[in-house]
Amino acid sequence: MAIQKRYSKKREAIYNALAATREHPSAEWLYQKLKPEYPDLSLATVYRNLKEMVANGDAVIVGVLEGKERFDTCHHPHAHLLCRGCGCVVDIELDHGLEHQCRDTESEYAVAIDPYGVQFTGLCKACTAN
Amino acid sequence: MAIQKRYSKKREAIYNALAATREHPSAEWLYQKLKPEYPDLSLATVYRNLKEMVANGDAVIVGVLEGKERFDTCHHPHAHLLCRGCGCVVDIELDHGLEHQCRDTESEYAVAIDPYGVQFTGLCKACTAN
DNA sequence: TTGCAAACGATAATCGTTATCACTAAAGGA
DNA sequence: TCCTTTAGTGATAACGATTATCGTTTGCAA
Repeated sequence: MAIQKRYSKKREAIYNALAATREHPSAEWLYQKLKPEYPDLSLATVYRNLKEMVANGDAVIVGVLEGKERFDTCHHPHAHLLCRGCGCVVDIELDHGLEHQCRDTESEYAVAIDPYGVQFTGLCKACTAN
Repeated sequence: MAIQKRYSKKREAIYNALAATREHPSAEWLYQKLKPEYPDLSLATVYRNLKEMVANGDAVIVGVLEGKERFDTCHHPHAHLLCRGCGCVVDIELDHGLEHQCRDTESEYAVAIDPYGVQFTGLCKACTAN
């Protein structure tokens, strides 16, 4: 996490909770998760710190699902599949094929694709089976 | 456009306006666009019909930019680049490379990717140059 | 033409996110 | 250790995109 002007226990807890889960959670999810340990935590603090982390490059918004922004830490670049069936988010590795495809698209269209800027919408494994 | 229970001049106008532009517009954009010709048009009607078109498979939400859903008609499947610089949306063709990559990802992760479900976030040509 | 229900306009309600503001507390210096 | 400064916080109001409500209008079939 980028250096802040001052240390904050709650900011650290929010970041750690985000880093520890594979949920790609919403702000509300993190708030509910942290509430037991930090009873005086405010939802505003969660939103505030997530926004700051995104601005600092410590976190990204991986997409919007059911009207809610979903977050992830910036540990290593990868893509995401947003499941419109159950609302889950699946990590997709940027292997050689996908990485190469992004470079191709970038040069063909003269655009820049963000490290966490590849997103698929569809159905996850469980929802595809049903 | 899928068959509706009844004909509606405004529904047709909304669909045609969406089909005619490359803006990948928001509901508000379409409303402003159509207002001169349909002074009694309501924003609710635009939202209502767009929602219905998406449900019918006549339109898709290509992404959310600056908090606003952006729409496109389902003429032929392609991907999109959402520019976080200027808020524009660029069509990306599903050529052999990208199409093949999607099939690979689908089989590797046992997921399904929607025909209009490939989305990149980054910078458009103009914003990359700056 | 008449009757029914789809579609509409106006607007209130909803809900995720952001802004405000008074209070708390981290960090550096006296 | 004790101030002083101001970043960070909690509570909540405000905001804005979208949806729901409801009374009216209108397409369409009898």
